[in-house]
Amino acid sequence: METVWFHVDMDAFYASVEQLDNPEYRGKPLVVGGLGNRGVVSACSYEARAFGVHSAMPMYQARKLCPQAAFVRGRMERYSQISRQVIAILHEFSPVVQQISIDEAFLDMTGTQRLFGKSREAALLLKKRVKEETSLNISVGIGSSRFIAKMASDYDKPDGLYRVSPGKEIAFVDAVGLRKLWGIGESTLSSLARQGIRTVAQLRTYEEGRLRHLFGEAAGTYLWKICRGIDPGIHTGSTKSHSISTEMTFPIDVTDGEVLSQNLLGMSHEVMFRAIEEQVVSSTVAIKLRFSDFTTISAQTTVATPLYSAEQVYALAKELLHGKWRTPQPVRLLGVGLYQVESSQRAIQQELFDDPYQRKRELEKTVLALRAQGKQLQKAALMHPKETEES
DNA sequence: TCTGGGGTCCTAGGACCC
DNA sequence: TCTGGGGTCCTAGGACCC
Repeated sequence: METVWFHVDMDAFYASVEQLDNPEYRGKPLVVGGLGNRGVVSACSYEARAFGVHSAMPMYQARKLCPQAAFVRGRMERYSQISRQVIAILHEFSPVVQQISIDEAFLDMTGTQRLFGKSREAALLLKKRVKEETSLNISVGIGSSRFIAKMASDYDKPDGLYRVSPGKEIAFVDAVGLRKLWGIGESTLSSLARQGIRTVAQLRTYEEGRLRHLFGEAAGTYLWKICRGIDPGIHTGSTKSHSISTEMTFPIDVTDGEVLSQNLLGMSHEVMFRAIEEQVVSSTVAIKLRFSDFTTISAQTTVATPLYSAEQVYALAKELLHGKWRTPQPVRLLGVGLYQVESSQRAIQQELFDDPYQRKRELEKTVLALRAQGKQLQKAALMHPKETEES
């Protein structure tokens, strides 16, 4: 049976939702992103793109290119809500729906012909359903693999529908071009250019062994496959998250250790709350620092038993910070994360129940429950970090 | 006026073990 | 006193994606 994958991508998602909810933005340049002086563009309307604005662009640059645009802060909860609505529609079309981000999903449409007709007809039906229900446009790519479908959805944006016929994969990747192949970024592009490789066809003249020698085992094989339209295995791994992290770029670089500690404490609570919510534990804590010259460093430590309390996370994070930072080095970004997280059900069973930190975790769970009811106990705790440390 | 935040995967080098 | 060669684990950093 012919394998058929759909890739569904919502067009200019955040900006489209804002235009939907706010009629005054419709048909006009709109930029969604961080509004501070250090923000970047998360999404922008097609009207703004006409001015050269694109996502990940620094906000000051977007303002310069398109001063007449409306600039708004993202409303993630609203976007998640619409995202769930769309994903629910996708489930009407296939039992295998693989969501890969807030605005993208793969559908295995293999063998659905009797239900929805040919793949193109099924895609039209899907686009119509989403439009009726949410008033939003999606682009659908159809191909024999996830890799091909993914690039096909991008090929005909916005409101696109593009199908790559089986057997036409090589011609398609040639048409897409090196720059837009999934997994090729700025850095790989210039490495390839240094070898004189500027087109997909040129890349295809290199043997796999040569590519592995030049770019490393994994990257070499990856390049060898994608220039032939062969799926390198994108999004085939487990969809479970392996880490929980948070980070913050300060509006102005921080040189005060007290301020860093305060933020570290808040972030330690945040990641631990999320771990509790997601019912996972971790024994590995990492911090991330970015200095004013944008150099970015990280440090991590793994302890023998899983971490059950935000205080433990904070204590470890603080030690890591002191190993990497000295007053008054200006810090631009600070981050904290838990890594190699695993299901807490299993981990707790392996642990001693008289661990003193278990009690703290129970307490934090209670705080979490209260916070869910709108009681901001966490804030009070953060205002008295010394007490928290000694308790 | 610079360059977000949340993730994943890969690699290189050192420690350690046999 | 003249130093092999795996394998694995850990850490730090880099590339990439949305």
